[in-house]
Amino acid sequence: MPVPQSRGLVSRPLLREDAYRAIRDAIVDGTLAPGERLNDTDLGAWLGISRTPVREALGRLEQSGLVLTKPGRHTIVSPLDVRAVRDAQSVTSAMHALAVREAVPGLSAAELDTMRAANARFAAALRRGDAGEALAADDDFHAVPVAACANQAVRTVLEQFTPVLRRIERLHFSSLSGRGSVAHHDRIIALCAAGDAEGAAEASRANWETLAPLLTSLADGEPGEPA
Amino acid sequence: MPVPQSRGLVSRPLLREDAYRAIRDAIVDGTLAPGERLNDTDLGAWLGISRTPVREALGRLEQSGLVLTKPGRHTIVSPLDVRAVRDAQSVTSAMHALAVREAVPGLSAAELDTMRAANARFAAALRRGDAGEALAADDDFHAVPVAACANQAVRTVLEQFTPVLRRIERLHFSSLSGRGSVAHHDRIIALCAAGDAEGAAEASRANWETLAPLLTSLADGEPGEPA
DNA sequence: ACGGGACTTATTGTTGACAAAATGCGATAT
DNA sequence: ATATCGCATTTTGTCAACAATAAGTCCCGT
Repeated sequence: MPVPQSRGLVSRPLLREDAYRAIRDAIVDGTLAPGERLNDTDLGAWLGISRTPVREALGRLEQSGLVLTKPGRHTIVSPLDVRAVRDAQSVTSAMHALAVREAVPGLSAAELDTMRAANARFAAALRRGDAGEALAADDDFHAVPVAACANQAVRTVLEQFTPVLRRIERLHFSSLSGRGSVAHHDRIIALCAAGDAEGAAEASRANWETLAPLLTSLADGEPGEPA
Repeated sequence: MPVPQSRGLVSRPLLREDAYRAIRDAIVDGTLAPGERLNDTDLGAWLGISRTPVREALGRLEQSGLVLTKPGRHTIVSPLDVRAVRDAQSVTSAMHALAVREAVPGLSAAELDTMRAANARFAAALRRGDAGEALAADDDFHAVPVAACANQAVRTVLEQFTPVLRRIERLHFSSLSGRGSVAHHDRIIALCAAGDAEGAAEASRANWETLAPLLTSLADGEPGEPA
């Protein structure tokens, strides 16, 4: 009898992990608005768990900069802060560049094909105007070098700061305007295939830097707290 | 009457913060050896606190890669792993490069002088063969751009992964062999003073990459667990 | 002697309760 | 009416107990 060995790959269901994902996603998609107060007890009640795993999740989110805690006073969703987003964007760009640089030497043909396929889906989604699918395809594209470089530290840092960028994208741009031109992705693929690690890394960094103009528009349009 | 406003700058003494620092330092200086088992209760007894703040500290240390937890089974100090150290080193180099690149445009004369002074102390310590003081001066040197760039994400990431490198340095090299030539520091200062952000960033990255040879020697000499 | 299985033990994950502190409100005195 | 003092409430930080699970051990049967 095939006993369901569901614990083979994923170790064990941890409430704190579920809490982290749930709260993070709620912040990213705006369910929990910037500046909104976060109450341990309320969050626990919402998720049907106790305060402890909630607090551990909030701790991780604070390291990401998505949550701000004044000890003994209150916990809030971080207000939209241009500086913080720009910081996260710098770090994220650097990590993607690093991932590409380290991945190129060992990049297989299959992985290159995965990138090409993702970019094709990306292009198709853009033509259709399907923002959600485009974002997903873009994610898949950039996930290839990150997975291929097998650098755990890079993965950790990206896991930490990517949600900060996602929140901005989703709150301020239902369509991804300047970000991620298909041609740019093609160039990254070509440089990877050619084995030019430095060139590919720089191209990837430049690709992620295209978020920058969005930030300036954010800075003009919404100066953090409309005091 | 001058009421002691000791809480003006530092918010409030958090046990989890003390626990984090204590356990982190114990791992870095070898008091807690690689592979050693970490028991919540024991650590709490050692620090005179309960398990809760200890567990929060261990959570942060796990994100750094200094601690490894198998959920429901045990928690150990991460064994010496060349790959993990190399990963942390890549990320750290990239972060220092980023810090320098972003700091250069706004770098004041006073800050440049601080770097020069730190490098002078560094050189003097090296001549005396004072490894501890040299390491401290090296830290002070590199801390200037990190503080100047005011990038919170960079700070967070460095705070996370620098201890991984420190542990290797302290466990395997009482003297800092190849790392940190005074001349290299001088070159970084010169490029910063000249306003060459890109050049300074690359020089800083190269400086931190000098850790690489130490890792290969580690790979040869001690293959993780001497089974 | 060897293998298998149940039991004990030890450790982690989670829960609910306790403690301390800061905020907000209201009463009071001026 | 306003400012100040005091109290109640709320929220976070910490603690101690409970639950669940995995490892180690001992006993028993073959």
